[in-house]
Amino acid sequence: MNEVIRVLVADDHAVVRAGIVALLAAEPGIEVIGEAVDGEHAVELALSLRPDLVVIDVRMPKLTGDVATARIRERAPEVRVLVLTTYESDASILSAIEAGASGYLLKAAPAEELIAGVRSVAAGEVALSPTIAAQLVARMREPAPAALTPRETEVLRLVADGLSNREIGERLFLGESTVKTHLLRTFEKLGVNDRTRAVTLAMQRGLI
Amino acid sequence: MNEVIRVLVADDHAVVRAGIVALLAAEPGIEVIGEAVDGEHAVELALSLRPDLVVIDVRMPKLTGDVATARIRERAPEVRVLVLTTYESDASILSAIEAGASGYLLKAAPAEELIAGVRSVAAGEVALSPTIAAQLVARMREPAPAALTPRETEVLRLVADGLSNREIGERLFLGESTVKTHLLRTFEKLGVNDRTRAVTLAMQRGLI
DNA sequence: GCAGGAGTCCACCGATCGGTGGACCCGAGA
DNA sequence: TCTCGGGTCCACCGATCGGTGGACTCCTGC
Repeated sequence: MNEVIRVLVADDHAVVRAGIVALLAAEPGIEVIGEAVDGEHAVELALSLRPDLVVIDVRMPKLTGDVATARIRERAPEVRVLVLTTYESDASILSAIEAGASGYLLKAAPAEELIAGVRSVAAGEVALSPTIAAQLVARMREPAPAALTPRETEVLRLVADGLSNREIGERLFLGESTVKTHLLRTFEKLGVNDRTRAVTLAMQRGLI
Repeated sequence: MNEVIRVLVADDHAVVRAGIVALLAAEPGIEVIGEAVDGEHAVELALSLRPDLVVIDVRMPKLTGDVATARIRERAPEVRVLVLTTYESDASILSAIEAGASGYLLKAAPAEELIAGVRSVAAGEVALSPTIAAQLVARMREPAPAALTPRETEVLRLVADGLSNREIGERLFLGESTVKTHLLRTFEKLGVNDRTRAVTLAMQRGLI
């Protein structure tokens, strides 16, 4: 690898963007060729600049990191994507990887880890933060990944808003019994037995 | 103001720290004299280095930003504090300002705003992000700031964990009726009428 | 010294929820 | 073709919750 690694940095937070750029630009063999401030912008620049890799934040305006990743990989498969997240427990970890991300690091990671991650991904390898790798393995071991159906998610979101089963039924043009069925199934998937815990768990996992 | 502004940067995220440092160090008249990786470290360095101001993240290991702010202001009142947050709706905004912070900016703020904020605070002024300023005003207008008592917070946290009133009573050595009393008062303060909505609201406001 | 708020406790009732055990339709994939 | 899973619906029951209206202790502040 004697070529310079050309990197596009995408993050809506100015300070974070500056941080990634500062860390990467200081490294020999790494060059930051562009900065994007939201998801759409990231996709545009990725397609026009064709960097070796994009360092992208999961949570961004306009397009979330995982959707942006999918768009980039779809139209420019040779561009690799390294996703950054603030939270260890983010539902988008899985979806970003499914979307074709080659790495997933925590923002809390030390600078060396980020730089090593960039080099690994540019070299065609995969880069995962240890905690995220452990989480992936854990999810694989669990038989049920607790993926909620669209309807279940919809119902749970209304529960989070404090609506009763009857009110949810009215809102969704469903019978109260149907709402309860969805909810019961949701409880089962999440391994809880009351609506409140279901909501907090779903929020923590980024499900709603 | 012909002197150089001496700044201490405290953030547990390496990339964010690097970003703030990069943005500030590039400015004439601003010098970064130290970096802290957690709350305790920030207090230590603030006391030993005596910077003109500390740029500090709200959420940090060991000591949260507001507590660290209070400690610094207590033992070194001449050191000003500028707090950074990721979230607009953070309960710690108020407590940080009460603790003596001179400014409160969003990490999503453009670089110029951060730099202007640093200069303002160093000059003895106050720096607030527009959205945060608006939020403060809104809170002032509301008669009840919905501050929960320690007991109410404790009960609500257990509710969030999915415990029933009876279970919470057992856990806290209280009667079930007492738990209900606390909850009812909590509902009133938050303006809701069911436990689930109370929990989601409290989570959104950073109360639990 | 006394008001007021936090914390504790009680009884009681109607409403809602959790849980069970069904049933039917329909579309996708084996 | 037929199975399987998502989505819809129903009845029924006991458990729990929301809400009311009290009452008693502390402790802090005016």
